[in-house]
Amino acid sequence: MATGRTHRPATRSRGIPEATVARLPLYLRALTGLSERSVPTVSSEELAAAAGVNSAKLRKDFSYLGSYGTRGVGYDVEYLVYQISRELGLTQDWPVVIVGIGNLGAALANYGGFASRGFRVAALIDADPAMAGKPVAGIPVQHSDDLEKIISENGVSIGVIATPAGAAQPVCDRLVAAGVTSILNFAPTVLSVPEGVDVRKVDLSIELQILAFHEQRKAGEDAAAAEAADVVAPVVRGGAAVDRKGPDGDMPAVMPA
Amino acid sequence: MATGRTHRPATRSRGIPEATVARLPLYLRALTGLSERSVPTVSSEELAAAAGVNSAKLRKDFSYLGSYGTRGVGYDVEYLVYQISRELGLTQDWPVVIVGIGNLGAALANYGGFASRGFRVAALIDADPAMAGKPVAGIPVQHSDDLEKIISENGVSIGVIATPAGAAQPVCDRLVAAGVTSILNFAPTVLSVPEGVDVRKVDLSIELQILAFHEQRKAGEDAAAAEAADVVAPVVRGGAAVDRKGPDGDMPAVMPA
DNA sequence: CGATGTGAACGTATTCACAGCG
DNA sequence: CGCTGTGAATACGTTCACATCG
Repeated sequence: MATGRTHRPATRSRGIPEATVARLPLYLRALTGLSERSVPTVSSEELAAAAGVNSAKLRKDFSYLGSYGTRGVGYDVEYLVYQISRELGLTQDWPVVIVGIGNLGAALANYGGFASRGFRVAALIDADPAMAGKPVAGIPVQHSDDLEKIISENGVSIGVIATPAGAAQPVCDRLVAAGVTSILNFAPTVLSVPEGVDVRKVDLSIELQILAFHEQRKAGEDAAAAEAADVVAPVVRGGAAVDRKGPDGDMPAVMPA
Repeated sequence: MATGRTHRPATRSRGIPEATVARLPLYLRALTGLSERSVPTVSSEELAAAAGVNSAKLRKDFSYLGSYGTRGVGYDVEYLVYQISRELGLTQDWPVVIVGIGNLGAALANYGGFASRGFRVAALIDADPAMAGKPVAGIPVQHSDDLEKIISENGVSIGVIATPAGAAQPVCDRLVAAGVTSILNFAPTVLSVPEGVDVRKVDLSIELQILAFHEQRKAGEDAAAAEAADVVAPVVRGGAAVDRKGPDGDMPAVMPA
């Protein structure tokens, strides 16, 4: 960023922090729930609880968008829904293509929340000729030969990749070449894309592994039965605690995977 | 991150930063690829490229695990695979249950990467009696009446929720009561769980909304055709820039969602 | 009065740059 | 000499606490 010492908070800078952006959909969902129940206003405290964050964070997040609350009262639900929707770009409809209509792709196509909020499944694409023409979630699957044509004719800028890992990068390259600039990747691969293209990944096994890490740690700490004490915890797992390299756990010749 | 209302201090676990833990699976995947190709050693530079991070970050991450490299040479692939696997708790097999065998649940059950690395689908559970007994991915679906029994008999501590949003919290409560302490939630809801239970969420529509935000921004900046200059960018979208509340964009009576 | 909005303090994560070692 | 490992510097994110204003 500009190393600017913007003296005045006058014109609020562009640049909503990424962490805030990632929470806006959460707030929006909570607000939509309130809206459906015809709740007119919420306090930061209530809304924060509904979204699973703390209220200071929520207020700070909203402060980046502007002053949309009323002191002593709270936030107008409908107004906030609109402002956040607008900020997220959901006042327009984004056509999306899903590439790779296997189990997962089909599940995504059938996912309801898709069509509801600002997104529309413009096309389903698969490399298997046998799939072509078959309807999934009411939408006929098209063959990947026509990928470029489909992208450009529908003005698609967001693509979802649900192919096997091996196909993901080639598919990604074709999507990008055809004009897609945002990609949601469900394939377990690192995609490389040119500057200016956004990639987000959703990876089941990574999430599980992170859970396993904490799970393992819990099991280790259960032995100590320590609560509230965070200073001790000698970490008994295996042999020595995190030490220098060396023969603590001898390395088996055969890996589990 | 634990999404529950229990604000976990995180300072509790002396040791590896959360951000580092989240990247270990990435490194592990890259290393496994190298291992399969019988590559004996990698430099931080090469491995970082394969994992899609920069090398300084990777070295820092590894430094939390210990000194597993050789200066002037790099890292021994097999050795690192083992160390990371061990750190993530993948040297043991974690039995996992999937609750909610709809489109998504079935896709998850069929997901290969599941069984391969440290995880085993111990059971599939669904509330629909018609599903009971039907095999999905070779595993017979069991009725949710038996949830508690299934959890305890299989020693399950990790649960995957792939139910509709409305069912997620009740299912979560039952899982937790039965002994599950880590939950991967695919339902679009905030789950609240007691202290000590980890929840991670995977949410398609949130990811799409984040992409839409950036996509919208790109479209706005294309007009200015600005490159490298982040100082100017007056932001033309809508009417006035983020200002005080007021009638800038008038709020429509009907929301798109 | 009560809840927002926000500077300031604190904590975490990333990057830099180079000492240290094989 | 090259690459790892790491303190120091920087950037980013969260929390605190209270002035501010409807």
